[in-house]
Amino acid sequence: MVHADSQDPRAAGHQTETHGWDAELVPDERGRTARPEPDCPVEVALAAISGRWTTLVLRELMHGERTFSELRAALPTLSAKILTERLHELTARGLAHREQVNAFPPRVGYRLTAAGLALRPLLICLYETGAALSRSRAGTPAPPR
Amino acid sequence: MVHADSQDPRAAGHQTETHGWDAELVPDERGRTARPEPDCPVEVALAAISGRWTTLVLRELMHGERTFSELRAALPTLSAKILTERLHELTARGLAHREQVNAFPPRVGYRLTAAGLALRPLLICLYETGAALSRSRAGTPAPPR
DNA sequence: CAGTATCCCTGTTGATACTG
DNA sequence: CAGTATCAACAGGGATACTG
Repeated sequence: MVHADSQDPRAAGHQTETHGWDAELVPDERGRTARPEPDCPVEVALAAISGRWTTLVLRELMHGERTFSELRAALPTLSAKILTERLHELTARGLAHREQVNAFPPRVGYRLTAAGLALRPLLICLYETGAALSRSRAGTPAPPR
Repeated sequence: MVHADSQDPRAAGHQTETHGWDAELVPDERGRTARPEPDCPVEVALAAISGRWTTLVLRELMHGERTFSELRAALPTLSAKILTERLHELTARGLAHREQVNAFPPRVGYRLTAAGLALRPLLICLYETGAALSRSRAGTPAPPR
């Protein structure tokens, strides 16, 4: 899907020496920011997956609806505080939806909304890119700081 | 490109109700982590673009080689300290390369390596995903915290 | 079960000033 | 030009304990 494993920089294709904007990388005005503006699409996407554990919670929810304790079981070392925080963020951003189940014992289910499912290609792209980086330098020099 | 506008979650397609792993989302063992492991491909990719300003510095370098002051001019509100820090991180990770130019005045140029150019599809994916999110909820509820 | 409430600690950022 | 040094301020994360 993604051409990330070419060895020759030039063969990778897209680098230009012009000082103009690259239409594929920066298709419109919102991408030409001189600062990290919250409404830049890149910042919007980063905000959606920001925070430790968020991508893992998203991965779990990509598989279908999950209850609070199913999520805790899948991610045992994630504290209740942070899980709650992440689920609140996701619901506040309209990426997930909370559903009360009136049963005994009472349960709460979380499922992704259509907008949340839109993050799926991004997670796949992150995985592919990370795998390509690991391949291109099997021994990473060092984790900075 | 991204199917984010379907109203029915079921119709959006990929969500399965199985508790097994999704081969497209989690192709191999490294993606089945129960914690944010540094060697999970997703974490590797996130680490590569982590830090405020990093995606903007990458955007500039995607256009070709840039000197320290060209970068400062393109991103005027980015302090020298942080720019230096970002450039060090990128070079330490093998994503960028530093080149001394013996001239007068002496200059230093930075350009992306092949590994750095491999981040291009990710930046594009971030942009597209963010744009799709902005479209699907024109008025984002609220920036959490 | 599904959360809240505190406290503390650490990393990251940014402003400012200085240097080879 | 291309950085480094220092410091102050803050936000995020985790441990622990408690609740409707």
